[in-house]
Amino acid sequence: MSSRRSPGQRAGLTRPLVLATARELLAKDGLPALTMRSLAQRLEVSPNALYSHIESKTTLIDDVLDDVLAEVDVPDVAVTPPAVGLQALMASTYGVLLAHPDLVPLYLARQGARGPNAQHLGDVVLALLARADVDGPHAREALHVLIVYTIGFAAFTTRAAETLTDGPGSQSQELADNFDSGLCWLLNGIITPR
Amino acid sequence: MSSRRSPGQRAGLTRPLVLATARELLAKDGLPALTMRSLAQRLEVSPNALYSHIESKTTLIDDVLDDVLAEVDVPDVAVTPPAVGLQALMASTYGVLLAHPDLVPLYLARQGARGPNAQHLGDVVLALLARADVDGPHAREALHVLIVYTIGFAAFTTRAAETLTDGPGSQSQELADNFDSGLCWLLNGIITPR
DNA sequence: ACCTGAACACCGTTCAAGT
DNA sequence: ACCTGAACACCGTTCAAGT
Repeated sequence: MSSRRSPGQRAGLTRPLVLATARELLAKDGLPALTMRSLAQRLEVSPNALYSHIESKTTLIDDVLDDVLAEVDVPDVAVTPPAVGLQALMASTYGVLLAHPDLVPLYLARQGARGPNAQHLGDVVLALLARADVDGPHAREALHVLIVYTIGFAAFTTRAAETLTDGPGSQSQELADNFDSGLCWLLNGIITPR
Repeated sequence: MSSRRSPGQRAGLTRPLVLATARELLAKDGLPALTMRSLAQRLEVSPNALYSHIESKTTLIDDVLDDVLAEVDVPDVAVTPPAVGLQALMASTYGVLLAHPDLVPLYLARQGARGPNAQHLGDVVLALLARADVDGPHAREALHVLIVYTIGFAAFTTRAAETLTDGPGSQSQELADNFDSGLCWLLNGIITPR
């Protein structure tokens, strides 16, 4: 309510801090609880102070989504066989999504992320596809199918985890196996259509 | 602004009319443009009048999403071979989704609809799966995979339609074919895992 | 039962200050 | 450059009327 600072004083706010706090709030209370005002309150700052560090609420969320993708393990394009690399990359992405269940609906709505990390992951997928002689529009199509499949499956899994509320173990492992098999079918269809 | 009616007079509002107008607004200007207030204005009514016909904005959207599913062609469970019926049902659903591109992101976010039409479609899928000796948790899992796949693919297709902006013909047909092949792979994996 | 008027408790964002 | 105060133009929803 009543601020301890007068107009001139700094609050020590920083862009990474804002993003991290937004992530924290998202993980703790979900999307509806993340408002500019709640975020500002958590940082003990007035709402409009955030606009010195981010452009808008939309770009804030976009940036959070892209940030998380930095956790994905990227295979070495040069030495990894395409099919193996694609399987590993998508499986790692799937794992990262499962580690952030609260964000999955957001990825779904935006059909992926848009920032530099997402861009890089997309480039790696395209490079692996190219090494399997898949390129052009066909490759971009395959990329989008893989993205939708992975996010869609993660949405399914996290939702199942909510409803079943079982101890993390057998059932989650089973679902991950299902992800792998479905992914394998898709990759077969993508890589060997000729 | 200034209403033509005094408190006691009726506006001829009706639940189906409210839902239809919401759909209209959604199709014309998208989700952000659909507010209780814009909807009320279009119906020439004050915002709170809507609450005599709907419970909340959330249930309004849920109902709109379920309504659209009435357009899906449902195969006769008794006489249609399971694999054929599932392929036909999901393909019809896919077609309906493509006919309402503005709603696809909403289905994505909610991972399907929740009302009576969605319930019925789900029951039909489960009945077809049962006739293929798939039941129990495995069947519910398969149902969710099919839902996510179909909505996910529709999201991909509508988005591709936006970016490419090609005349509706060759390319759209190609995408529909891709949907069918992917669906076929999935059904193979679901129906013959033993 | 169905509608209006007025209000409540919020939003995201902008603009003019202050240091 | 970074922050505050105040305000703007919105939201969804509720509550007390009126007929």
